Amino acid sequence: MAYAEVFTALSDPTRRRIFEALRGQAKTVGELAEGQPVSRPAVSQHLRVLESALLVSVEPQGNRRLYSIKREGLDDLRQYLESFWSDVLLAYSSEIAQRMKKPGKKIPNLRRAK
Amino acid sequence: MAYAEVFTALSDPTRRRIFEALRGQAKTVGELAEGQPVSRPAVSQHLRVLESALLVSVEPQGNRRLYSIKREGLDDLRQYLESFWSDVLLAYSSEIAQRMKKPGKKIPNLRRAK
DNA sequence: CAAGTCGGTAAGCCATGAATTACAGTAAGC
DNA sequence: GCTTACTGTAATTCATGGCTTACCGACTTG
Repeated sequence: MAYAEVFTALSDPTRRRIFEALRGQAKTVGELAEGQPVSRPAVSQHLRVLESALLVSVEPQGNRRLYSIKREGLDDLRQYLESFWSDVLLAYSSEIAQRMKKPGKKIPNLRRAK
Repeated sequence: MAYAEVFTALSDPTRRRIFEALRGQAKTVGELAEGQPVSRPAVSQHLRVLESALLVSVEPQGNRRLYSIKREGLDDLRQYLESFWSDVLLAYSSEIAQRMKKPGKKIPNLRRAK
């Protein structure tokens, strides 16, 4: 269920930029805000979201706070993707098998509910 | 850049449910709407977003339209994740090396801007 | 061909959330 | 100790987007 928060967190462009700015190295809030077109408080709020999605972690260093990538959130997403992927492949191959049996099938109306 | 649209598409809970409903088999719009707490037009709108993110594809069959998972969108996301992942691991190991050199570093003020 | 099925589009409403400004608190510098 | 640097929180504004109802076109069925 954790991957849901990851999708939410990375759906925002600004948040993605902040996240990618941490890709190579840890940074402070000020450093992050400098590279962004939004105000520093905005960056702070985005960092809160990223943190709760387990995508970043903080380490207070004196006056400032050093943010860095946390692998946990991304890993949750990776796992989700893997399982989904294998399911899709499975469904795909079984559908192929189906089509082998009945090639030209007509489609009657659904007439649902009863 | 395609992964951005994937994040946007899968950030909505309803859209995730629709997407996962297709995980095992292809379905028509009516079938999809039946399993959802929202109206059928809402499902239609979500399908449009999923389609433009290359996550699903349509195949008209007579009266109705059969939606199924498209592997392209997910694959873009997978690739993005892989590259990000390796970058993070790299940065992590190089940071370790740094800390070996200067263990207890003090932090002076930034005094940014020129 | 008339009635019913299926699904996309338009218009409008409303909640969510991204941004800004203002404020407060803590650590560092002199 | 007083000022400056650094960052989080609160309050507010405003745009985005998700949902509904209404409508319309296309195909199917009898």
